[in-house]
This record gives sequence, C-alpha cells and structure tokens, in this order.
Amino acid sequence: MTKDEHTALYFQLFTEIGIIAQLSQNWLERALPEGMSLAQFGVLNHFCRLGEPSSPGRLARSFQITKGAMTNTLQRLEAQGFIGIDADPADARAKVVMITDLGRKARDHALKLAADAMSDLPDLIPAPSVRAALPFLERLRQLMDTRRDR
Amino acid sequence: MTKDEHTALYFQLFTEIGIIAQLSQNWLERALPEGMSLAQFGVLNHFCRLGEPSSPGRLARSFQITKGAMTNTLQRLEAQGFIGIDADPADARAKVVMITDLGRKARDHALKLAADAMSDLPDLIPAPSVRAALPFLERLRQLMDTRRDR
DNA sequence: ACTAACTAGTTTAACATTAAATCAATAGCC
DNA sequence: GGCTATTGATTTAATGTTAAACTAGTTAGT
Repeated sequence: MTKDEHTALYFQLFTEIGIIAQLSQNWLERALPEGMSLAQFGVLNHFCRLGEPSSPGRLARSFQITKGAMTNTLQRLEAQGFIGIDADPADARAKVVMITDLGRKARDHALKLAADAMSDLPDLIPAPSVRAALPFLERLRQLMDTRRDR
Repeated sequence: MTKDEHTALYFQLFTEIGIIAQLSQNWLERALPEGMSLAQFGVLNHFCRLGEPSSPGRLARSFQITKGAMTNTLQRLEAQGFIGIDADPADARAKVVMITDLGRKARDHALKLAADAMSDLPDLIPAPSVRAALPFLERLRQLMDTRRDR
C-alpha cells in the first residue's frame, strides 16, 4: 500500500467521522431544552454519570476544550443554579465544582428529550451493528487521545 | 432491549464519534499551513476532488454550514487568490466559484503537510481495521444526513 | 527560607459560526 | 402580464471558541 493510499484511507475515515459528529451534534442540540447548550449538557451529564465533584481545569481537559471556554460554560451553569462552585480547601488556586439537585433534574429532563428524539434510531441503525462498531471507535479514540500532544 | 439501554448505546456511539472528530480536527488544523483553516482546506479539497465549479449555496449545503459562514470562508479564499468568484450568467442572484491554479498549489502543499503529520497512523491503527469500519460509518453518515430535516 | 518555575482559573481580543433580517432576482400561478 | 412566494447571497448581532496575557497560589531546588 502506497503512502498516498494510506493518506486517502485515513482521510476518508476522519471525514466520515467528522460529518457524523456534526450532524449528530446539531441534531442533539436542537433536541435539548431551550437555553441548554451541548457544552452545558455535557458537563451535567458528566457529573451524573461519575458522581464526584471535579475542577474547572479537569473538566476542560475531559472535554478537550480550553480553560477559558470551560470558565464560560460553568458560569452559565452556576447562574442557572445547576452547579455549585466552591473554593478548594486543599489548594487556594483551585475550585471544586459539583452538580446540584436542580442540575440533576435539568439533566434528567434534557436526557429524556434527547432520548425521545432518538427513538427512531434503532429501526434505522440496528443496535447489534452499533455494538459491533464500538470497539474500533473506542480504540481509535484512545489512540488519538494519547497522540494528542504531538 | 429497553429504551434506556438503546439510549445509552446510541449516546455512546455519538460520544465516541464526537470526541474522535474533535481530536482529529484539532490535530489536522495544526498540521495545515499557517493561516489556512480547516474550512478553507475543505473547500479547496472539494474542488480538487470534484473538479467542477460550484456556488456558495451548494458549497454551504455540502459542508453543512450556514450560507453566511460560507460567504466568510469564500471571501478569505478569494482574498488569498485561491478561488475565483464570478457572476452566474444563467442566474443573476447566483455566483460561480472556481479554484485557481494558485489554489490548487496551496491545496497540494497543505495536503502534503497533512499526510506527513498522518504518517505514523498506519502503525497505530492498521489499515485493514479502518477499511472494515468504513462501511458502517458510511451508512451511518448517509442515514443521519437523510434524517437531518427532522 | 528564597527564588524560579509551574499550575489553576479568569479575562481579553480575535475569529468562526449561527439565526435572522435584508436585498435582489427568479419561478409559479391565476 | 402581474402578484406572490421562493431562492441566492450578504450583512448583522449574538454566541462560543481559541490563544495569549494576567493574577494568584504552589512546588522544587538550592
């Protein structure tokens, strides 16, 4: 296999993935409640899945966005009462971010809306084919993540 | 399979794809020549692959962005001399966009940089596994594209 | 214990994108 | 032919993102 063929193959892979990501994100954003961005939903969902408090910096790294962008998202979430932001007792530079009960309710509601909007998918993309594709995608994601610094 | 399990499965699919898209796009953008955005490269590449002239509106639809965003990208490409924009003789509202020789050179150079940055991938993600994954991704992309209006 | 280097978070300016408004031209319909 | 609705492109205001500068606090070397 020539280098050009390799280039074309990996290009196609990332192109397909990029288009799917854009389409699915646009669509999810529309399904969410008025005023809740994908970024905000992502943070709430993160807390609901993992439970533990976190910090702005750790969250920014998790979501692969800059610290400044996370500051913005967290300020909006706090303004709506969906998260609490406290000083970190162990490190005065850091902050501790935690979801509130109201935030959990908002996330559950948003998730329900997203799930409803998604209800026709199993007819179009069989669940087994999704399960078959996931291991490759997970490996690819881990790899790209490791490779990130370069 | 319950509805919740379905939701979780499709959510995971789109989450993995979203992360991979973000990582690969960040990385590609860094590999491109200074001053060339991913959007600009996409347009140049589109012309090189398909050859034919197009219009701002058609391009916007191809790339799934708004017409306004495409106006912006095309103005920047034209300012660099990479594309030409003429009035459409058949429809006075429309414009005809075409790549220039300089644009083709810029694209070839950018593609070479991207290919170099990608050269370690085959060792990490074997080409056959990519080929095996592509049909599912293509189907998924087509499906999401069809489903878009909803 | 001092200093230098580093880290956490915020702020700022620049930029890309979106949705909506606008303008001009075309198409459809009676 | 003449009205209405639609379409192609641009412009505008608002939003979200990045990169870089900045502030404050911590860590490590000596």
